[in-house]
Amino acid sequence: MVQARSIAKRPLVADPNKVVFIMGPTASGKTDAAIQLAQTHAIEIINADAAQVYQQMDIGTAKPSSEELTKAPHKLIDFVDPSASYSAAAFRNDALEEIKKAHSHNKTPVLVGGSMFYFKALEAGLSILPAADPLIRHRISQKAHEVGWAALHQQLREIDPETAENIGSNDPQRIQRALEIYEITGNPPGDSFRQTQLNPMPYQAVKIVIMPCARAKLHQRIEQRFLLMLNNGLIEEVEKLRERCDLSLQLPSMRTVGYRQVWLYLDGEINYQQMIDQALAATRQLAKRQLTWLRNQSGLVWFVGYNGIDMDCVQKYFT
RNA sequence: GGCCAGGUAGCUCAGUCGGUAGAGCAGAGGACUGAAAAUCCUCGUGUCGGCGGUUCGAUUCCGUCCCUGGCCA
Repeated sequence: MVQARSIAKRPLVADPNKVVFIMGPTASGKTDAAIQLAQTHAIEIINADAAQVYQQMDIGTAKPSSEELTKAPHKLIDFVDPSASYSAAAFRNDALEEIKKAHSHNKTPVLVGGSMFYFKALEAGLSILPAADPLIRHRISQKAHEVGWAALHQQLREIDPETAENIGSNDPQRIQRALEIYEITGNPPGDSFRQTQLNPMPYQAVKIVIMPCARAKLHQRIEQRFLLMLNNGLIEEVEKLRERCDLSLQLPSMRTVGYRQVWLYLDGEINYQQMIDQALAATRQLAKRQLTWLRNQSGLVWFVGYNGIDMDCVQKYFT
């Protein structure tokens, strides 16, 4: 046992111009790694996971336990009602604020999570675009219901051929978003992309990626973890959410991996075994998409291992 | 033991009036500008259960054997 480190916590990276990203696919052990780091270093953990922002969704999002949160407090966790929807842009703003606060307290901000789009929005920035408008989205969805998304894609093609070219004719979310921007600004969405500069964060990112050596190992961890979630009362958690009566599968919160499948099970759409199989498949697919993002990252450090992150290796890297 | 229905891709199945086969799911790769744990795109050679027979040619027809269901003894 090494005792020296616990005498005085020091910043993970002693540099106010830097932030640390701990990234990795779901179930790779990011949370454990962050909590472990917090024991020996003066860091501020900031959640970068799109599902863990929601309240009343603890088991299925694999939030740290309340004991762990006491030991290692997290920012931007457990603060959005599941009936609301959060966004990458909101995350960017919130995270920038938390980063500033952490630096002012002489702590190193450590962003931990698996939402790669959130990391990208924070690091590279977003164009200046109008926020989502539920009314407009509703109207566009209605229209799509009548004429089909392909017709709306064609409409977009007439407004903004370039943007339409980059969106599949069968991609409802992006077609809707593009038309939404057009309705609000009155201009082709492409104009906004071209006319506004991206606003990257004013810090250098030190990236740590956690990934088990073999994909099969990750799949194994995913299965173990989901079965544990069921044991820990995931079904009951979803039942409570359903009792509120103001939630539905249309909401981003209820479409998250695990919750969606349990919801379908409680609806009687699928049986128990199907629920498990589908939840596991959805989780594996999520991990695969996360890995696609991670492969495209540059200048980062991989810490692979059968037991998740190799803490000695991390500590060595930063000292 | 008898009768019936099946045995085709990792799984569930479709199909070939005889010219060696294709969907869904799973899986893999990719995209990603306010839903991102979301949304979308691309990728399908497998002794068509085994062995014989008929045929120029059999996964397809015939025989036989094996296996799995169901019914009857």
